[in-house]
Amino acid sequence: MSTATKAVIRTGRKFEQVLQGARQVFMTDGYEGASVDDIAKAAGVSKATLYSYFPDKRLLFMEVARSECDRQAYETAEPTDFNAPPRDILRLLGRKTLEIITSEFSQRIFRICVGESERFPELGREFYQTGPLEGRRRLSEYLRRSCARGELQIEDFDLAADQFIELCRVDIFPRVILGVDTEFSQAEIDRVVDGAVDMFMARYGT
Amino acid sequence: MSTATKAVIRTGRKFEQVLQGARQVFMTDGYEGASVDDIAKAAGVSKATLYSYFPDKRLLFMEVARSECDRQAYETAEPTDFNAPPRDILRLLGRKTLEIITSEFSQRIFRICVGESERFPELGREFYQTGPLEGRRRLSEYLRRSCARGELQIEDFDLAADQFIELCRVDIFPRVILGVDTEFSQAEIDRVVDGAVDMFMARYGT
DNA sequence: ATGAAACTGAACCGATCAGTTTATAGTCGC
DNA sequence: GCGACTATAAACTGATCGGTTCAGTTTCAT
Repeated sequence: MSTATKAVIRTGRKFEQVLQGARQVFMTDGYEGASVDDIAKAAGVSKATLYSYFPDKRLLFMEVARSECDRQAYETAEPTDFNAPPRDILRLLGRKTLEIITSEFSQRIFRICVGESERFPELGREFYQTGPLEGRRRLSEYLRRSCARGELQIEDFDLAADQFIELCRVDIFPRVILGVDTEFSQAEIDRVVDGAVDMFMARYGT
Repeated sequence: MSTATKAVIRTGRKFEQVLQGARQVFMTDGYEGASVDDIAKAAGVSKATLYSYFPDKRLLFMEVARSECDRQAYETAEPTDFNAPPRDILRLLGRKTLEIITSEFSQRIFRICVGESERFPELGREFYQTGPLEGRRRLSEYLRRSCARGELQIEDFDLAADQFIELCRVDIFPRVILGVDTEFSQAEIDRVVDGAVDMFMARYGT
């Protein structure tokens, strides 16, 4: 998987070093903002070495961005006890969702994917699948089981899952992504999450 | 308001021309992507003239971006007959919301505000206020009146307004902003809007 | 120890870009 | 017609950046 890019990539001792430096610089400076010299410096590697591994800046960026998209899918996976009542589960998942949204890492990768989705169309797609779509898949799965248990009554599971996640981002997400605020009080979080749970249960509770 | 920036900006015959050219180029190419030469050409003006009006590229951009933020507030204002039943009103407002979100103009300005909110922190704030906050204010106002009429029962009007708007963006917004899709069938739109109205009424209906 | 492959550092190339300058020319009131 | 103002095209400056080249050094398997 990591060498999926048409065998462009040579082997060598410092390969991982280059990738690590690129990751760091790209994630903080974006594609245009990052200079290859900076990346080489951050990686502790000469520019010639860098260019012996990757044919150009574009491909280096894509390799980094794609691996970061994958990372978010794995990082956000977390085992949960699904035997509690739906209200409790949802409140938990809501808090977790907000944690992810407001995390430094998610903000950065989202910002980069939005910013570069015109220059790198596959990138937006990749992020959509490993992010929102994966989140929906997991929640949808839970909703299905909870419904089978008779705790909820849902017709369109994907819609319901998306709705809940969206409800958890109320006001917080725009503020984060537009740089208005970066941190939020527990009261703010509770207001949104509890509001989401109340609304969800009013609609789909039995 | 338009000359709020420390009186840096001169007046003159071609002032509006410059602004118009800058608007066009910045909105399609972003801040970094736009070259001053391109802007001067698009404005039909010499670079020297451009620089006689604006001291540098940054200020020119900020003037454009701020005026575009204001524009979105005015463009999205539209008189509506608020005497119909809430379900109908909400369905209408939901469709309108989706129209705005999927419009070329909103996408561009949102993308630019997100992308440049680190370089221009005031920009993110400005967009947040003329966009999400203004949308909330209007809907919240309606909800208040509708509640007074006994059609709805709401405790936190701002929260309820944000929730409804957020519900209307379900799945559509991420796909738009990540460049996964640009157009949506009426069926997709109806599914989301009707889902939002159903949920909202289940929670706040009397 | 040797030889090939990997790596270094620095110089270099061509291009782009923000911003300045200069020399020229149109346009106004008076 | 004259002087003050405004505009223009084009050349120029200084800096940055992506990418290349190359002479010399390090690493490492044999």
